[in-house]
Amino acid sequence: MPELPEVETVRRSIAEPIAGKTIVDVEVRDAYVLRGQPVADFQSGLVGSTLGESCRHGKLLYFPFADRSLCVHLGMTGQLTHRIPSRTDTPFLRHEKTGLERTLQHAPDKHTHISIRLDDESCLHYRDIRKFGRVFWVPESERTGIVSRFRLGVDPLTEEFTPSYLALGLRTRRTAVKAALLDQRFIAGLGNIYVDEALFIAGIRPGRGAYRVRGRMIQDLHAAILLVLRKGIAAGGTTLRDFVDGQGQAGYNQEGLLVYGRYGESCATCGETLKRGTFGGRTTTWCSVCQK
DNA sequence: ACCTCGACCTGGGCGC
DNA sequence: TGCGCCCAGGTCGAGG
Repeated sequence: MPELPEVETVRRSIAEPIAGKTIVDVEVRDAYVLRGQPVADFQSGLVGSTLGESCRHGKLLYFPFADRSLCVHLGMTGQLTHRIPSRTDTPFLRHEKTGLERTLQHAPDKHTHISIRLDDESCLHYRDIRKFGRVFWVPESERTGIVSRFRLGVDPLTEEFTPSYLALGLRTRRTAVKAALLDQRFIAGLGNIYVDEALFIAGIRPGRGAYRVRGRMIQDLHAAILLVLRKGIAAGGTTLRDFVDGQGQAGYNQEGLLVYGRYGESCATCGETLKRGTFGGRTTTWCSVCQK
């Protein structure tokens, strides 16, 4: 779930409430999400630090301090929410028709692995059902340091993401264009949903060799990537099951998806039945008529 | 160096 | 109602 638009949605929803707050306590219920980092180091490294800017590069959310950064990667089911004690807790509720979970803030449960208490009594909770996500601090405090530590490619919402950058990266790859776009060292932030959507809008088959995407297709793909990401952010992210923003709200971008998850349904453009296959190890949906 | 595949973890949905 | 099986948005390391 959490691809660039979802992570950006989380960032925006918590940035203001936590800015200027100082961490007074860090509770780690399940050290698995720290991936080997000693719990005591994690706690002592954070307590006393004051949160400033909330940053994002690709799918990575990070909070820089003077000489280090708190990093959060949501994996598949991670949720970072800001809980205010004076507000009433509600359980996770499933919408009857859409099946989507939402909550207006909830107390920590068995999936809430880390709680970071701030000096205004509010709390940042990291909750992650499948535990593919990670939370930890690193010694870098600037974007360049973070980007090189995690070997992240350009963030597509920065000016570094140009048609020529896209062209150069695709030209040198022998894999399917779908797999190339999922490579975070090339472009940081795209995942299975937004890649399928962008390739559909650009009219390019996911199985096409990356090096065979050229000329006009580059311009179309570049524009399509920006379009789907911006649309996703404007819709508050795509909630297929677990995604909520920092305030517990589900997104609604799933309502506007053109191909992802619509295998067997008809193409919105031409009516052809959408196909399904595997590229880059991921389930992929496309229209064999509209995508060449 | 590049690429593919399985592993990591839990829960939901479906068929029997 | 219950069990087994398959599937899921992301990454990482092993091995070809």
